Amino acid sequence: MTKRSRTKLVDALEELVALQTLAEGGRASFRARAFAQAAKVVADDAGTSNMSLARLKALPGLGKSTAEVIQEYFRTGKIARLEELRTQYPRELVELTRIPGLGAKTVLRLRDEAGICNLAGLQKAIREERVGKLPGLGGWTEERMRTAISHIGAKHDRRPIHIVLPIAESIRNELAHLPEVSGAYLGGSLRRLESTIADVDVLVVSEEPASVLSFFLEMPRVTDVIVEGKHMASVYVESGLQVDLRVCTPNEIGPAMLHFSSGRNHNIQLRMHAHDRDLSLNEHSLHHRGTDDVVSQGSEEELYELLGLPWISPGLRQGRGEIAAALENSLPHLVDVDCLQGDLRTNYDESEGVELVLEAARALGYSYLAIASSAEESAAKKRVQSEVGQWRDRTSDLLILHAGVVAIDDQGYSEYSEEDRANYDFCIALLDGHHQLSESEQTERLITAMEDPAVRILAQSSGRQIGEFRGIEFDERAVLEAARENDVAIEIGSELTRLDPPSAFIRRGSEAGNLFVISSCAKNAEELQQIQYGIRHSHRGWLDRAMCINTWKRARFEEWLQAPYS
DNA sequence: GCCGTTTTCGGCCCGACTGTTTTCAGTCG
Repeated sequence: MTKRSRTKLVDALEELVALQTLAEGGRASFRARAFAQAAKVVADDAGTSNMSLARLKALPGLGKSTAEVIQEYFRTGKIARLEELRTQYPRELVELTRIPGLGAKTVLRLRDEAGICNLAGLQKAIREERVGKLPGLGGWTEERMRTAISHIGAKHDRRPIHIVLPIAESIRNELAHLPEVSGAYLGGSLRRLESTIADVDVLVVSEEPASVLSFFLEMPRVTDVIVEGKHMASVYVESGLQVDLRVCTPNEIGPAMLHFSSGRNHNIQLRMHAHDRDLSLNEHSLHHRGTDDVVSQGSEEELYELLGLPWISPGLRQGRGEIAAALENSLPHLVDVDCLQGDLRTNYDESEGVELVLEAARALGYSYLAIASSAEESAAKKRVQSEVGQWRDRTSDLLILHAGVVAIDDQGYSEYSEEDRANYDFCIALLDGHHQLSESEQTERLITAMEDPAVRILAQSSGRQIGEFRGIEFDERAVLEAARENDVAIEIGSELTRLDPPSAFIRRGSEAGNLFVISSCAKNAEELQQIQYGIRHSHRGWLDRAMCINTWKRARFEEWLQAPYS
């Protein structure tokens, strides 16, 4: 089943959420929530298209009904329940719920009391000042409504992380430098390092919220104010990106970071878990249920500990089984920057020279480092080879290697000479282009690439570019199996434009016992730091450090590198 | 609709902000 149809299924499930909410008159619908969860599971996991009913039901958040809906879609291309609801609620009416601030209840009232069933009708009613006359809607002034309509879809639009992160960092920085601010942090999906971001959450520690909020609202980049309270405000900045700011006291920052960094389902499950212990958790404190007796306003670590859990990395906080795993002590031992022993895909800026990269590697505590060159660029290749040769002889604390990056063709082969092969310490097969191939052709192509004995790492295995290209389709199970058979490690790249492979693939590989490597993909000394993104991305894939080859000590890594391919 | 080492039935996180509500409903995250 193709990725295209998977995307369509996600769209269908999300439409089902909106329709189900309308059908239940806008009441908090547990059914709608279940469909929303199913949409997330399908969006995250390419494997859902060819899973049996039993395997689908076993996924956290999917049950009998949603599993059957997914199977029905993949079998027939349709969902009967969806077709049925569509006849009751036309698409144009559902579209109105995409206006920020307009929910199911209000949309139904507009239809029933003012005969408004689409955007044009709503705009006409606003012009004729009919909306404000409806009881309870008086405050929806023409101006407010117009602003909301101009941001239609902002509730659901997601932008690539590499576009959002610099904007968010810049806002965070400005706030951090205010004298009345003692700390400023990014939370939300940015802290979880999701590949696409719907809105930015900034948390600031200050005893003077009014002053901080007024500075925030006056920032030149702010185009519209959505809400403005005593301790929080939401605004739109350039290109319609929504930014939420919350100001909390030093006491509240722990619970607030926990709340605003975790996915919705993690929060729900964590709070239900607190209930079992007669405790209640919110963004201000952990307290005894039904009272104001505060148990803790400490750090995230302390809050988890008081709930009988280890600290859970934000990347894991998605409500995908992490709390159950924490309770049975089976969470992966995640990678952190301190446990990395080397970086296996780096490069250097010709004007800076190799030395700066070696310095950066030492500063990170590495004991091995591979500098890569592309087999197709012969000048660069010769230059790297000569530099690596010189430095290798003079350096004993750092093992310096020359990695050959070989782009694979549509069949999975790469052209490089026998001389190259002898000069490289190992090869990294890099997937690039040839997006038009079928799923089975891509699968064959990847497997062929890994069968080359010189290839020890597979990089950019999906070829995705976030926001641009979704990635190729291939049989994940077959590719992971071939990687294990050929003793090839799968690279987790750190470039924010790619974050390749997607986390669901990493998790499947982790469960299957595959080896991975986290690489910075640095083009100069400074970019060695960006490996932090690869590390955080690996958390989303539940990667255990034992399966990440560049956490291995130098001797063990060398042994793996020299292991004859059999 | 999902879920369960107290439960296969009866629960289901919790709070901020907005509007015009004099005590609460709707929306959002």
